[in-house]
Amino acid sequence: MKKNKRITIYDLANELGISASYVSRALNDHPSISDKMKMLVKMKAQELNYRHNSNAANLRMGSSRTIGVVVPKINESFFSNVIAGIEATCFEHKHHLIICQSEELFEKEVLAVEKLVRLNVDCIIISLSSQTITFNHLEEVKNNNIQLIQFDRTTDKISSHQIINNNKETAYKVVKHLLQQGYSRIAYIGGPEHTGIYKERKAGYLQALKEADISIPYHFVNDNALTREHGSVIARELLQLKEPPDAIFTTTDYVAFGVLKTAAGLGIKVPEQLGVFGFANEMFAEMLTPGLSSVEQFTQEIGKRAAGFYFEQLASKKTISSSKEVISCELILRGSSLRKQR
Amino acid sequence: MKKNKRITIYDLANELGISASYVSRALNDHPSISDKMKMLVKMKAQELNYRHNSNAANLRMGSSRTIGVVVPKINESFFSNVIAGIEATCFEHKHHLIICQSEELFEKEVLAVEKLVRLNVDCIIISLSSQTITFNHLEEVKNNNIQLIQFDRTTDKISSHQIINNNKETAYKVVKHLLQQGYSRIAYIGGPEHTGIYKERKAGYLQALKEADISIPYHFVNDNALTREHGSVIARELLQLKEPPDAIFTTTDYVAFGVLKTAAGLGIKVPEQLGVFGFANEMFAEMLTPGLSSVEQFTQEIGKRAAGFYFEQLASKKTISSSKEVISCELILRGSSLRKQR
DNA sequence: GTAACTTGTGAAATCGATTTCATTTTTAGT
DNA sequence: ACTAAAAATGAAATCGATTTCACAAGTTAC
Repeated sequence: MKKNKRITIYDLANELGISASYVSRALNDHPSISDKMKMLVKMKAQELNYRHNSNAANLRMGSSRTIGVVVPKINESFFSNVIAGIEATCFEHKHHLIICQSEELFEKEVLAVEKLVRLNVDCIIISLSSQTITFNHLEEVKNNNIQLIQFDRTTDKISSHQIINNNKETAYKVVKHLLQQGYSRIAYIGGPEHTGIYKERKAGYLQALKEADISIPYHFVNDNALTREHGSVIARELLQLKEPPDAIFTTTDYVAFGVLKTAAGLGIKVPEQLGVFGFANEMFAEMLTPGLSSVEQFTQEIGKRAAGFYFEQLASKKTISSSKEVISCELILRGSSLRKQR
Repeated sequence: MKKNKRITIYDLANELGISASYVSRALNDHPSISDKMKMLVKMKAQELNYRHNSNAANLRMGSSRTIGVVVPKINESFFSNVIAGIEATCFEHKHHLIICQSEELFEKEVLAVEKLVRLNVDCIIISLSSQTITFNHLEEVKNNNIQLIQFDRTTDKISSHQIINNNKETAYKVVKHLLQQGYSRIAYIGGPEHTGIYKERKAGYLQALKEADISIPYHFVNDNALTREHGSVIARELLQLKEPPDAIFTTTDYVAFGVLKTAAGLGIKVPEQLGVFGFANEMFAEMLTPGLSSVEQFTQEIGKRAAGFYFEQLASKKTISSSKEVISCELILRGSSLRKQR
C-alpha cells in the first residue's frame, strides 16, 4: 500500500518556487495574476494530479457551494424528477448537490437535515416526510444561517419559501371531470391530512361535491393512504359496500394502482363501472391497462424553481423570509376515467 | 439579518471554563473522561445548539466517514434499490452517503467522481454510465487512496472489487425458458457491448441458441438499445420482417416495454404470437398487461454487499486489489412469456 | 528626481475539530 | 508518608485553502 499523500497547493508552490497563496489565487483566476502564470500553475496542477480539498476550502470560506436535498423517496418519479430539475439549475450555477432520503421516517429526516447542517451546505431544499409533525429540525436549519426552501409537502409553521402546486384547485377540477363523465358517487382516498397538500386536495374534492350538491356517505372519505397496499385494502372495503362508489379519486398513483388491482380482482370494469383518478402521473400511469388518469405536476419545473429561488436570493442579497410560489397542474386524461365519448 | 455565528467547541469550552480539547474528547466519548463530565458537556452543547462542523473534522482527520455513490440514474428502480441497500448498510456503520447521478453521460460521471474525490469520501461505489469507455477518472480515485467498488456495470480494466450478477448464466436460462415455451425464432435487443453486463447477457443468449442448434438471422441481434424508444423502433423493424421473430429477449424492461407497445400497435398478441422477456424486474413489470416476464437481480442485496465489502476491508485493514462477487438472479415468469400451460 | 501610484508577490492568520505531548492532579501501594 | 502509577486536563500543532496585510518592484506624473 503506497502512502500516496495527496498533493496540496503547498506542494505545487514548492515545485514552482512560488508561494501557496499565489497558487491559490492562480487556480481561482484571481485578476491580479497574469494569464501566463495561471496557465503555468494549472499545468503543474494537472501534471501532479492535484485535487482541490473541499473540506479545507469550505472550512475557511464557511460556504460550500452545495445544496442539500431531502426527500422522502428518491425512487418515486415525482421526487426524482424534482431532483432532476434542481440538479439542472445547480449545474448551471456550478453548485453541488447532496441528495438524502428520509424514507418517510421522521427520524431519518432529522438525521439527514443534521448531516447537511454539519456539512455546511448553503441551502436545504426539503419535502417533508409524511410522519413529520414537529419542526425543530427546520428551525435549526435557519438558526444556522442556512437558507431553507420547502416544496410540495410543506408546512406553514416554519417561515420559508415554498413551491407548491395548486392542489385544491386541481383536485376540484378532477372531481368536476369525473362528474362530467357521469360519475356521481365519488369516493376519496387521500394521504394524511396533517400534510398540507393532502388537506388541500381533500378540500378541493369536498368543494366540488358541495357545489354539485352531492352528498356522499361518511366512509367514502379516507385519509392516511399512501401505498398501493393501502389502496387495495380501502378499495376492497369501498367496493363491497351495498352501495359502492362509482368513482374513486386518489391522491397518489400508487394508491390508484392498488384500487385498479382490487377492482380487477373483483371483476369490476374500469372505466365502465368504476372511474379511477390518480395523482402525480408516475411513469407507470400510462403503462397500465387501461391507462390511469392522473395529474401532471410539472415536477421538473418545481425543482428548477426551488433551486432558482435560491440563486436569485443569492444574487440579490435580499432575504425574503416567507413566500409561496404556485405551479399549476394539468389533468392527464386516460382510459381509467373516460367512459363518455368526447 | 442576524449574524448568528455558529457555535464551536471553543464557545463551549469558554462557557464551561474548560479547554477545547477537553470538549472535543467529551463529545467523542473518549475513555479518559468521566461520564459526569461528558454529560455536562453534551448538555451544554444541546443548550447552545452546537453543531459539529464536518469540514473541520474531515480536514483534520483525512476521512469523512462518507461513501459516495455514482449511478447513471437514481430513478431506475434497479439503481434506487441498490442505493437503498447501500444506505441500509452505511446506516448500520454510521457512515454517510452522498448520491450522484451521471445520467448516462461520461462527462457527468467524471464530474461526479471528481466532486467525491474533492469531498474526501472514503469510498466510491460506482456503476458506469453507458458512455464510459475510458477510465482515467477511476484510476484517479485509487491514486487518491479512495477505495473503489464497482457494481453491475463494471470494467475489468480497473482493478477493484466488483459485485455483479451471473448475467451470462441468467440470459442462458431465459432463452432456455423461451425455447421450452415453444418459441424458436428468438431475437435479442441488448445494451452496448462495451458494457460488460450486456456482453455477458448476449453471450448467454448466443450460447443457449447454439446449444439448441438454432440459427437466427443477422438482424435478430441488436445492441445499443437502452430506452423504451429504442425498443419500439427496433421491435417495429423486427416484427415487420417477412419472417419475424416469435420471441424477443431484451436486456432492459424499458426496452421490453417499447417492444410490448409496438406489438400492441401492430395487433400482435403477446404471448401467443410473440414472447417477450425483460431484465431488471422494474416495478412496472408486473403492472403491465400481460405482466412482463423479467429477471430479479436482488438489487438490495447488491447494494448491501457493495457497502458490506467496504466495511469488511476497513475492519480487516487488508487491501484486496481485485475480486468479484457474484449474485445469482432469479427468473420471474409472467404472462408475456408463458404460452404453455404449466 | 522624487512623490504617488500600480502591480506582483509572499508571510501569516484564519476557519474548527482532533490529537500529541506535557503537565497537573488524583489514586494506589508499600 | 512517600513514591509510583494512573487519570484528568490543557497548550499547541495540525489538516489545506483562502485572504488580509504588507512589502517590494516597477510605472507614471510633475
